[in-house]
Amino acid sequence: MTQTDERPVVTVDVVIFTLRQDDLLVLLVRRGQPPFEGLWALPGGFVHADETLEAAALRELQEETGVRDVYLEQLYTFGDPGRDPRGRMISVAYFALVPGAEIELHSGGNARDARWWSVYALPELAFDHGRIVNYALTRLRYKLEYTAVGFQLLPDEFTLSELQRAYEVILGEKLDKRNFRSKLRKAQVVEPVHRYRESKGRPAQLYRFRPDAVAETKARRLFP
Amino acid sequence: MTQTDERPVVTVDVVIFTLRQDDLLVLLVRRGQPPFEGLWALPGGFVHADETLEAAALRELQEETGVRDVYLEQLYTFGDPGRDPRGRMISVAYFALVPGAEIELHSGGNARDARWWSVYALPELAFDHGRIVNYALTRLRYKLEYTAVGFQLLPDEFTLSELQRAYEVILGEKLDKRNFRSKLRKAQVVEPVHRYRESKGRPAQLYRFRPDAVAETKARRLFP
DNA sequence: ACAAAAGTGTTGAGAGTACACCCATGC
DNA sequence: GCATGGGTGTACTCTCAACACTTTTGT
Repeated sequence: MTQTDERPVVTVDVVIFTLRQDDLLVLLVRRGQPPFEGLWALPGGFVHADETLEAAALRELQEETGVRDVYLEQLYTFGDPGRDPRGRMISVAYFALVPGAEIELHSGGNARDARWWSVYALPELAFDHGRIVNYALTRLRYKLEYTAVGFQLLPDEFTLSELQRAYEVILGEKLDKRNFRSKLRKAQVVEPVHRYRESKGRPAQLYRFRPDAVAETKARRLFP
Repeated sequence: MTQTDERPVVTVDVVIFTLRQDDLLVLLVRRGQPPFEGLWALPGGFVHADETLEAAALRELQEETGVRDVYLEQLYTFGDPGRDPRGRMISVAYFALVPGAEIELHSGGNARDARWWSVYALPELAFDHGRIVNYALTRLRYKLEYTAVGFQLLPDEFTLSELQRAYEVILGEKLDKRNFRSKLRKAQVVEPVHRYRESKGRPAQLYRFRPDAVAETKARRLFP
């Protein structure tokens, strides 16, 4: 009940993932002021007095991308002293998955740049944001293994090849087409919609995610 | 860069688990002041200006139990406005696992009560601490399934029956002895130490955790 | 001898993994 | 007719889950 004056500043930072052209992208904004002026950083800002942490993260997300109704999950809270040279800053990090459709970026009130970067070719990041992005990527890959969270990165309708490519891009490895499809069938997480996507070659059946599908797989237990 | 005056207060709260007599226990302290005077709450307190969040959690843990070198993991950050009637409070929750040995509790400077409670028979808790304990229990059960974290709750040497009972208490279900042991053998996470525990019936071989053992099992992927 | 807890294997079912060819369309 | 991507099944291995009796000690 002491130290009324040593209150740290609390912010939210959001790692926003999307897919585009067989690549996994993260949204970064270029800082217009010191410290780290000119470097790229995660979108984020202060938590308002009357909003929940999640609401603050959603607000940041919407200010940058305009999207609503996206997958958003609290990631971790970073609060080492010295992570911001201006003073004690505690950042509650979230990660968000937005569908791969073309999102037009809102450049924000203070006219800063915002653009997508491949997670596999990031620039130098301000603060400890590089560490935050790495942690978010680890968590995304991990969740992908036992939940159906990957669908959050795809549009409402998609082909099985698109879905498989999404998984391959995120996991960074090749998957077998027949095994992928047979597992999908068994899990009953997608259903065909009676339309086709035409491109080169044979047209592909379009599918959608079944919202009533069980979204979690049990982990294999270390002990029975 | 505005609202210098609206800074929330940041605290850490620690859910400290231990095992005793075939029960899973949580450490709670009785509040001596309003709000929620007389109710039980998680041990916790302010984050000092120069310490990391984890250091603050370790400090609280040590003040209450005297233990060091325990398993500690950040759980989640709770920050809804209104979770504390005194004002905006943001709590970074941690959970800790301490071995089941007899820990003598330090009653703390302000002479408040501290005692262990069964997670299966908790009293009414102050603030949103009931929710935090539930979340910690979910996480503990979950981690138990794919890591070797359960050993953190046992003394250095233990019998296989004790280990199995620990798992049963935490998971809230019976396990098959032969399957449990054969999976342990395959995972190579324990090794016998050449001593026995004598009690009623046949003496039991004592084991210890192998520190070089791989502590994680892969989750079964939803997709191949 | 008996009570109490420790210790020990096998079998059937389901899931994971590796692997190669035909199909429908546009040009 | 050929290039392009879409679509399909089988065999082997490994893990999971169910299940009951013998061993060692103290009294």
